[in-house]
Amino acid sequence: MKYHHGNLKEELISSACIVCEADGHDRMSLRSIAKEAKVSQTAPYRHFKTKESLLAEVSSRGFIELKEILHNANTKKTLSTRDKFLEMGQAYIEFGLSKRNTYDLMHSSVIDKTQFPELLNSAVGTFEELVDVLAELNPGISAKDLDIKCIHHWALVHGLVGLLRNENLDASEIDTPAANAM
Amino acid sequence: MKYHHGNLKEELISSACIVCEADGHDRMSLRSIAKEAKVSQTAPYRHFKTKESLLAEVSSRGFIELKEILHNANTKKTLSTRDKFLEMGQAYIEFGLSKRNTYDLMHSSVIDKTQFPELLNSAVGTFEELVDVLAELNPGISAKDLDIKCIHHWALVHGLVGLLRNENLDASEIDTPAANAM
DNA sequence: TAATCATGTTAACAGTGTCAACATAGGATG
DNA sequence: CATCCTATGTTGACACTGTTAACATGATTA
Repeated sequence: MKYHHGNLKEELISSACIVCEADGHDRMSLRSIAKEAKVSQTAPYRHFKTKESLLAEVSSRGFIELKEILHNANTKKTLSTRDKFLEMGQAYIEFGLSKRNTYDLMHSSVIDKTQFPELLNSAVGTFEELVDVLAELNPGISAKDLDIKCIHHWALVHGLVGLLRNENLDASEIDTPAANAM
Repeated sequence: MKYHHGNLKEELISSACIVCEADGHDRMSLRSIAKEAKVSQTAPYRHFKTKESLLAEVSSRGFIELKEILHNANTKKTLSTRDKFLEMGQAYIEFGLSKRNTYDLMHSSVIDKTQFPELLNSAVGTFEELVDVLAELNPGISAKDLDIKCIHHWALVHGLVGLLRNENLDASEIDTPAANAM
């Protein structure tokens, strides 16, 4: 049994990702994930200044994963630009429904994004995936109007995720109108 | 000094509303608001089964207040239906920006709305305020398409609130495009 | 080899939600 | 009016939390 773990930071993060998605970020304790890593309850403080900063890391990884998912949808070669865009919307919603607790953390107010530049970066990066398609779909649009359009569509899928959870709607029911709103 | 408070439940709720908006729901402790009411730390348990259920009450009042605000915007007699609708959007955004922490609680995942029917009712009631205008604005629309439209617009303002906080955008900048998206 | 420094541990603190056991008072019932 | 019941309060305790300070260990480097 060696005194130094060797890879503790990474293990804590990935463990936190799992626990967070399983139990929800508000039920996750630093101590429990320290125990899971077979390490004392204060060991995490060598790698994270506070619990919030570990959660920020988890959130950041969520955004990175979501960005990849969106990017994959946006690079399906056989599809038209418009269909790629719709695919992205679908992918976003699927992420919001399947990675529910992580998604909640990403949109939670417990983490002040302005205090975690890396997290802010990941979030912005994800958003830019959307900017890219919409720019392609609306050639010649002004930067400002493009921003508005992005906000509009991002807000829409975000709203859909929220409602698809609570009401027992079928995602396919609202596919078409959502597309038409474009 | 009388043993029984007389109006504790109500005082706890309104105190919780204030503390929640001032500090954020995650920094609010049952004990502190009990102390503020000059009552022992376990007294709240005579009125609320759990802390979550007190927060549910706070959230519920938030929705009720928001509903009233929207309703006021929707009953400005001098305005056209369309202008009333725009006024509602503006009012929603103002609420989201000014009652920031309460707004966050209302959209937080720490409260499971399905476990608090009263809260669910308030939330649905608020949403229906939006349904009403949009129905008036789109005569003959099918119930389903109306639902979609509502989700769409609700999601939009919700998204705007989120972005107006983080970026230093001016709300007036996005007024017009938002209106055009209708 | 010796010193430094990142990374672990243990012990402790103040704070949390919550429960069980007990106290009180005010209204209902005889 | 006297008595009991019940709603509402209190005290004390438990297990848990995030976090800090003080100390231990072992790898890197001078």
